[in-house]
Amino acid sequence: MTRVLLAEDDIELSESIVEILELEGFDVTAVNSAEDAIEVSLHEHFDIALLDLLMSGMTGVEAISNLRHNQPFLAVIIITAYATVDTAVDAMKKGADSVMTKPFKADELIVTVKRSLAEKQLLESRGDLDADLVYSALANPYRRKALRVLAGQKALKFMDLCRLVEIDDHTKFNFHIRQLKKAGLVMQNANKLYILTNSGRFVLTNHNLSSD
Amino acid sequence: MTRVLLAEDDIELSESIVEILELEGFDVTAVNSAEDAIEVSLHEHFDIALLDLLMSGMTGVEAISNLRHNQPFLAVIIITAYATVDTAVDAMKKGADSVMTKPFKADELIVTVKRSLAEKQLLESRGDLDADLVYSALANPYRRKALRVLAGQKALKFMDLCRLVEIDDHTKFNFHIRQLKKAGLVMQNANKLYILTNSGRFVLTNHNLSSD
DNA sequence: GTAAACTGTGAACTTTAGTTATCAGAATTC
DNA sequence: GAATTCTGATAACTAAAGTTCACAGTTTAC
Repeated sequence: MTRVLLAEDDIELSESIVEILELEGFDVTAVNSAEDAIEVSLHEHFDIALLDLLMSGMTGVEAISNLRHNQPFLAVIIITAYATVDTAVDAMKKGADSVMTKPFKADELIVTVKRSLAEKQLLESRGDLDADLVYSALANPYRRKALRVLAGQKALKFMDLCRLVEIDDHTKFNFHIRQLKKAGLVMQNANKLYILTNSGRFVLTNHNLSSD
Repeated sequence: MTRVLLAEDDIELSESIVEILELEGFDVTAVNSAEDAIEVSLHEHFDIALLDLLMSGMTGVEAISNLRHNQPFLAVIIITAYATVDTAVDAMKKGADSVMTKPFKADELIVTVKRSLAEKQLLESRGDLDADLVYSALANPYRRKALRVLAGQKALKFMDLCRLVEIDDHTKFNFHIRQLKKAGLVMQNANKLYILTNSGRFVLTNHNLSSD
């Protein structure tokens, strides 16, 4: 069951959020300060946290890094009545996944929570990807370069890709592209041209490959 | 010199921004569409891009991933007259580093640009990380687990960490932790306890290590 | 103070990654 | 249709990663 941590010092709003989310099948733990949220997160696992921005004591945004300390994959939504573009930008910079303005409708809340979870899910569930293979595939500069080249073009012939990666020995390059295929980052289309897989594209954009 | 790419289709505003930034010593290239910005970024290097959200054709936000494609460390600021919390959140999710609402004063612009550059600098200074070493360090499940464990706790003794990673042979574990140290992801504090380096924490949160 | 557990080092070994060379069928070119 | 380039398999080799073992100084427990 998906576990939600709610930190909100407005009792009425808190109760109403709990009700909405429990009806949707979430398991909600409600506290009324950022400090309590951090305390609870030391002992229990949560999938997502809803934090009010302004509470007595620490703000929701200040709590984010503490919470992530214990639970790196925690999704975080900041709730606030006084949201401006600046506060929203600041919250996102500090690690929030989304910002909601009070008051909101039940639907909005549910959609936002589910979307944030889905986005985390996407990251967390490498799906068909084997992390060992992916990282060891990325551990070689030729292969990172090949991925970057493929991301730029759409589809390339073996020899063209080889030349763009600047490997003179094509059989050596053949070895590396096979590693990439084995890791599921690269495949060949119907015409035998090399293209990135969806996983490959995902890894590339997500890992922010440095350009060596 | 710091190079700025400006994409803004309001000629007057564009000229005024160019003037403000050039007075501050920036080297500004102005275009009037997202498409042109992408085109220019293929051939020239920029440190930061200021993109209007709404232009004829592609939006500024849509252009972000294309721009980053060529220049992974590009800082991006989105400019818009119609910013709501939702559009700001969306822009940040899609990779913007900041969002500014029109109209803005010269001071605001300069502060925002300089701050965004400073924050990127911080990331880019992770240039002390050797990508080969980092990826090959991450290519082993024991080592990923050690990183995750260290992210959860603050500091651990050798044997405690070893047990948490569930390696029975401590000399084997010793080998792996040395790999992590060599990659700059882990270090020992004054009391010889093992902790994540800043780079290690950065890699961990940024790569969103799958939980095997 | 002594036994036990902790925190390593270094060498020998096994396994995997990466390179190079040779060859061969398929597709293109002329 | 002959020559040439493209694409790839295979084997033999070298380099690097990972494991295991033997040992030793340090700290902690009793």
